[in-house]
Amino acid sequence: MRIASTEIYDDFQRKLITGFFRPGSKLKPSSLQGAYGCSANTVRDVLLRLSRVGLVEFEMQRGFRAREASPQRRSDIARFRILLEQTGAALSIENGDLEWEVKLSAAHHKLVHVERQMDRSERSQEEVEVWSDAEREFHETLISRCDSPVLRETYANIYVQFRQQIVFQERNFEGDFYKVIIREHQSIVDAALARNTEACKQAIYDHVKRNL
Amino acid sequence: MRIASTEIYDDFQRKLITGFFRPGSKLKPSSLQGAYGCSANTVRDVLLRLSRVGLVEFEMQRGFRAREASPQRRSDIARFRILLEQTGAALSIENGDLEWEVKLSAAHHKLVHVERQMDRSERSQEEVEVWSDAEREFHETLISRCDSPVLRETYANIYVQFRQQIVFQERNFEGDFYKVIIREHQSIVDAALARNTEACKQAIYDHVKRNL
DNA sequence: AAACAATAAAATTTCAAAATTTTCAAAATT
DNA sequence: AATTTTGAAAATTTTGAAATTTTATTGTTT
Repeated sequence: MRIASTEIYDDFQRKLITGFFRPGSKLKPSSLQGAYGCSANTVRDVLLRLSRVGLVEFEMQRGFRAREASPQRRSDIARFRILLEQTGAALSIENGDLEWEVKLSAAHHKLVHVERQMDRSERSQEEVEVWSDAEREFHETLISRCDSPVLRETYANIYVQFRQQIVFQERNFEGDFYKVIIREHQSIVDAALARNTEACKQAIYDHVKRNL
Repeated sequence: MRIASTEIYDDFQRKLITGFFRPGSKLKPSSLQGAYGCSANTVRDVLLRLSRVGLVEFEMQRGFRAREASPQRRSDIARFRILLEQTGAALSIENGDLEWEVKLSAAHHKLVHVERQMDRSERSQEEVEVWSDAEREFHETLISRCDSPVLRETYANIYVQFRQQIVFQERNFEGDFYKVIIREHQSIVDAALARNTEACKQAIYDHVKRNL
C-alpha cells in the first residue's frame, strides 16, 4: 500500500483548518480508523504529528482533540501573529535583495489574481483553499528573508492555527470583503518594496486587527 | 506495567538537553528500544512527542534526529528568545499585579540561592539541572502575566531548545560565571519590579547577548 | 437526593511481527 | 573513472491484538 499516512495527514490537516473537525471535538483513533482503512495506531501517529503544528491537542492517557477555538484564543493568536510578521517583515526589509523583491512581487501578483476572482464569483470550498494557499504563500514570502529559521517555523505553525480559529467567523465573506483584503495586501507589499519598515508594520497590524 | 512512556519521555528530554544524545545524531527506535525494555513503537511515540517541543527533528520515512546544533542556530534561537522574553516581560509589567510581583520575587530569591551555591562548590551534573530548573522557573514567571498562552507555550519550547544549543559551549563554567549571571538576573528582576519596561528589555538583552 | 463504590464499556497505550521503504555497498554499464 | 543498476541489510511504517487506563453506568449507602 502507498504511504498511507501522508494522505491521511493532509486530509486531517484540511479538515482541521476548514472546521470539518469542530474545534474542541474529540479525535478518537479507534473511531476514525475505519473511514481511512488503516489501523488505529496509524491514526494516532498522524495525530501526534499534527499536534506538532498545534492543530491538535494531545494529553497523555486522554487522547486527542481538535484545538479549542474561542474569541480569546483567536485574539491571542492574532496578536502573536502580528508580532512575528512585523518582526519578520522588518528583518526582510533590512536583508532582502532583488531576488526577494521579485518573489514577493510575484506572490502578490498571484494573490491579487485569485482575490479578484473570489470577488467576482461565488466561493466554493475548493476556491477558498486556493485563496488560502496563495495568502499563506504571500505572507511567508514577506518574512522569508528574516534569516531566522526558527521564526519562520513558528510563523508557519501560527498561521495554520490562525486559520483554524477564524473558520467559524461567519461574517467573513460578505459584501466587499475581498475588495478590502486586496487593498490591505497592496498596502503591505507597497511598504515592503519601498523599504518603509514602519509603514509595513502598520499595514500588517491593520490587516490582522479585525481578529483581535 | 507503569506508564512507561512518561519516564522514557523525561529521560529522553534530559538526555537531549544535556547533550547525552549528540545534536544531529540519529535516534533509531529499533536501537533504543532495548535499553528501555519497551517496543520500538513506544520509542517512536515518545520521539514524535519530543519533536513537538522542537528537541527532535522528524522527517517522514527518514526517522528521527537530535536537533542540529551550530553557532548559527544558537544565535537564531537566542535572538528569538530575546524577542519573546522582551515582549512577554513588557506585557507582564503592564498587566502584573501584586501576586505576580510576589511570585517573581520568590522565583528570583530561590534562583539566587541556587546560584550562590553553584558559585561556591563544584558543579555536578545534577546540580546543574537544579539550577537549570530554577532559571527556567524565573524566566517563565517573568513573562507569566503576558496573558498570552501561545506566547508562553512558544517560549517554553524555545527555552529548552536554547538549553540544547548551549550545552556544548564549554566556556560556560569558568571563573566568575555565576557571579556575572547573578548580577544579570538581579538587573532583570529590579527593572521588572520597578515597572521599568525599557530597562527590563535591556537587561534581558544583556543577559542573552553572549549567545548571539 | 447526593455521594460514594463497584462494575462494565470504551478508549488509550503498548507490543511484536509483517509490510514497505530507504540505505549502502558491490557489480555492471557508459 | 564516473555513473547507474542491483540486491541485501537495515530502518521505518503499519498492523491487529493484548494490556492498561479512563470514562460511563449502575447500584448502594448516607
